[in-house]
Amino acid sequence: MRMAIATGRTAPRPSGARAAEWAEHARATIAAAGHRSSAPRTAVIDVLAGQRCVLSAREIADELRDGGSNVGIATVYRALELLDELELVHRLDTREGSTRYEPAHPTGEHHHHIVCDRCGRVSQFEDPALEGAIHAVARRLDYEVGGHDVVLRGLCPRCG
Amino acid sequence: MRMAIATGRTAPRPSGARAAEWAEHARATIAAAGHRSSAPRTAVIDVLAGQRCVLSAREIADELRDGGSNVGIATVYRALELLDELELVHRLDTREGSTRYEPAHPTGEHHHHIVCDRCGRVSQFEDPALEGAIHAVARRLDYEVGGHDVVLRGLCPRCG
DNA sequence: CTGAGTGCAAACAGTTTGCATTACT
DNA sequence: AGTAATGCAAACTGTTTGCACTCAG
Repeated sequence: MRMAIATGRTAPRPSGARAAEWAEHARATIAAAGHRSSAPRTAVIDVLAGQRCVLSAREIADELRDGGSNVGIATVYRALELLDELELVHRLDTREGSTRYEPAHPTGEHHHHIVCDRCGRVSQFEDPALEGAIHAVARRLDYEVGGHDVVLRGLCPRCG
Repeated sequence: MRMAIATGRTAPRPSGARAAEWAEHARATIAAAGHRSSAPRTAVIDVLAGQRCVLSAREIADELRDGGSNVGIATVYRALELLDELELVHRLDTREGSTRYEPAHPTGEHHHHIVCDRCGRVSQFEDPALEGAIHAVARRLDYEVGGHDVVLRGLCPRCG
């Protein structure tokens, strides 16, 4: 591991409304799938809802511990696994060693990431034309495409 | 870890000419950067050159061992690190736990990957329109964009 | 009351690192 | 000859798993 990476901790929090909406949706989906709504599970959802950008399992666990909850890291992983199965989160495999997660909005609306090669800072962007191009490609492949990840790499304004 | 994943072992080998060309380029670049041209290093390059698609460090080490060379896994990692620094390989962070590598052609010509969610099979595709869209996005971001990865996920023809 | 879910600690897999030895240049 | 590079093994990191205990339904 080389250096600390920005986590969204520095990014502005999402609007309370959107956060609550996703959290609610997540809880409902989990219940609908026949799973229990435990305190740790709920806590993980709330942390994810409260952050704008990608978080690692460790960061989630740390934040919970700071908040007084005593949630084991294994439980965080299990919660994230469930959220992923139900397509409630997006996973981002970073080059920094750990997988990062962020809320997946039911509308399908999403963004992509750009990572600074020097300081590891992660920013996000949206681009309809890019989405269009991806869907066009997806149509001509013989796979049944279910999702896509785009990661740009380069130097952030501060490091460039 | 869940299941074996296809590696390019099943894909046709690249044309000998292209493979040799990249291997030669890689060796030359390494020498030009002031590094020595050791047997293990050369062997790793040759294995990469001989495979069409992404390989993990372990797969490279195994192939070397099969071929009689006794190259330590650490050396493979160090060789890959060097190749990555010199932009001679592309790294692909997969969801299956290990990082995979493939030759990066000096022309800048490259492809992207689509991974089967069920069986892990990796295929590749190229798409000029997608490249165009990515470059357009890159231009409007305040990062100095140096590279990009696109990974599609879905079900392959056999699993779909 | 009963099993899904938890927490802990141990197990794992991939990757990195320290160090004595080897072998390019 | 001098030092970059290797090989081995031990250390590390992120993630998963076994198991006894807890608590939501």
